[in-house]
Amino acid sequence: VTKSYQVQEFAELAGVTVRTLHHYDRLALLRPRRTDSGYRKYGIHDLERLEQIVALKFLGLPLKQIKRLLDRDTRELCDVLPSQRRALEEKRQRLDQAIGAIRDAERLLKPGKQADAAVLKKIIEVIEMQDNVEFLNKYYSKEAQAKLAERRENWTPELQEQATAAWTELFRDVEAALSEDPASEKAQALAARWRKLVEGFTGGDADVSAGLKKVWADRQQWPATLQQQAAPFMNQKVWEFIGKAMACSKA
Amino acid sequence: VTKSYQVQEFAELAGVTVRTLHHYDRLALLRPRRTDSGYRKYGIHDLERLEQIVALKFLGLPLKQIKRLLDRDTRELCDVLPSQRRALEEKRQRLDQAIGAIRDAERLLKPGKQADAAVLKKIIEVIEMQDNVEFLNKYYSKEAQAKLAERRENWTPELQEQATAAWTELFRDVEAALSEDPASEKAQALAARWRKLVEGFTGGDADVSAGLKKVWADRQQWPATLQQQAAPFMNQKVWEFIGKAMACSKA
DNA sequence: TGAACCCTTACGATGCGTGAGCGTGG
DNA sequence: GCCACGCTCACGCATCGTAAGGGTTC
Repeated sequence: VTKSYQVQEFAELAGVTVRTLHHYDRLALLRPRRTDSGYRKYGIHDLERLEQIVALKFLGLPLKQIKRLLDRDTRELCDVLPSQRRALEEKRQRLDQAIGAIRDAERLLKPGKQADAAVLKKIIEVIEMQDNVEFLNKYYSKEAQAKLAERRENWTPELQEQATAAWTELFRDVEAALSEDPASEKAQALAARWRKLVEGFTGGDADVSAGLKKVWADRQQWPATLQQQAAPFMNQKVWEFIGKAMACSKA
Repeated sequence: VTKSYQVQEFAELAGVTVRTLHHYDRLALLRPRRTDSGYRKYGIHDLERLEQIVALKFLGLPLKQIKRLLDRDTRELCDVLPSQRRALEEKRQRLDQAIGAIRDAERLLKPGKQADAAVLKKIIEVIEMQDNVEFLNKYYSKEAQAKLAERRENWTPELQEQATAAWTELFRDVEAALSEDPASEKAQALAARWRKLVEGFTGGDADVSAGLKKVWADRQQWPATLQQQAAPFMNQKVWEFIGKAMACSKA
């Protein structure tokens, strides 16, 4: 005596809405039998199939594909799983980024209570920063990426500000000394300061250092926003001068 | 001289499609000025606003809400952020579950190459298992949850099968001994086996043990699928008998 | 005769993609 | 007159939620 259920009953049993069952019926995804008067009659086979549908939906597959899988080839499922997993993992990454951006924004907002506009700017900054990080990661080895990520963990806005200030100052000083001899004591002092700042970023790590060189070599290919941010440090002459000074101190 | 852009130009500049700009225009989300002939003319202010829109969209906010935020109260943003973050975190959890389910299914499939139907059953099992884990977690303290999670890390289908088999056997033996004296040697031996199996689950941990008691006490409230799975172990008499035997051995 | 279900039809919401058909001149 | 762009409809997609209007009877 295979019991049969009416829609509502069946819906509760399976944990879906009646509307959903109507929908699946129309899509020919789950077609129950009918009574003479047209009422839907669901049986245990229907329950099994519905469970499969729900499971596949949980994995993020669209109903169309679920229909194909269940109607034709269940074997195809094995092929679908890996790509679906990758898709979900990508989604997860984007979600993580968004969550991270909100976290940072919240953190930056608690102390100051600076109203409206600043918040948005902060959020935009954070997102751009994430984009940049992701872009620049291409240049680093796995090890270097890991080290940089760890470093960012305890990286505060204050530290960032300090670093930017130090570089800005150094750049100004170098620009003022462009006419000096790269071998001079003054130039060597500047080169020393430069080395120190670079080391502050690399942490003396060879992997990071190698990546950084690649990053810089390919600076023409950076995205617009990054180039814009880096614009103050793009003075070609400064880089040449420091290059020469570094060469001298090595010799 | 505030330069102005045509749609396509502006779209490329901002990294969105022309269609998107049309869309935002119609929603009154971003309305550029127009030339006499009706062409859209975007300026830098529009670029700023568009960046804000894109940023908020990245956070998962719907366009309607973005419009409200940008048109009326940017301050409201501070209120929105926390709830949005929570929403995203929930989404992430569901994603993680789906990813986990696929992983498990893939793992269980590689060796056997059992075709079609079995895969689906496996996936359903895995998902139900996850649901159960999530449900049961309510009963455990944070510490116990952590310990159980760690335990599950290296929990294989084989181990699971062994455990189920051991419990099934023990249950059968107890049922066969229901007429014995709970204080008898035979009963005490059964109680000892029982304690050992329980310990195999709790790992001798007090937190886990406490949670397990709560789980069992509330067994009437378990979801249907879990009750179904646990049905073979629901024989009231067995539990009473073991309870008495345990009491004897304590005394 | 009424409560409680069931049925079908159809618009709504989300964020654009993708033409179709037609005007502008950047 | 031709090419590159621009403009405005308007349908499509995915998955149901939510009535509206009207039969059936576990």
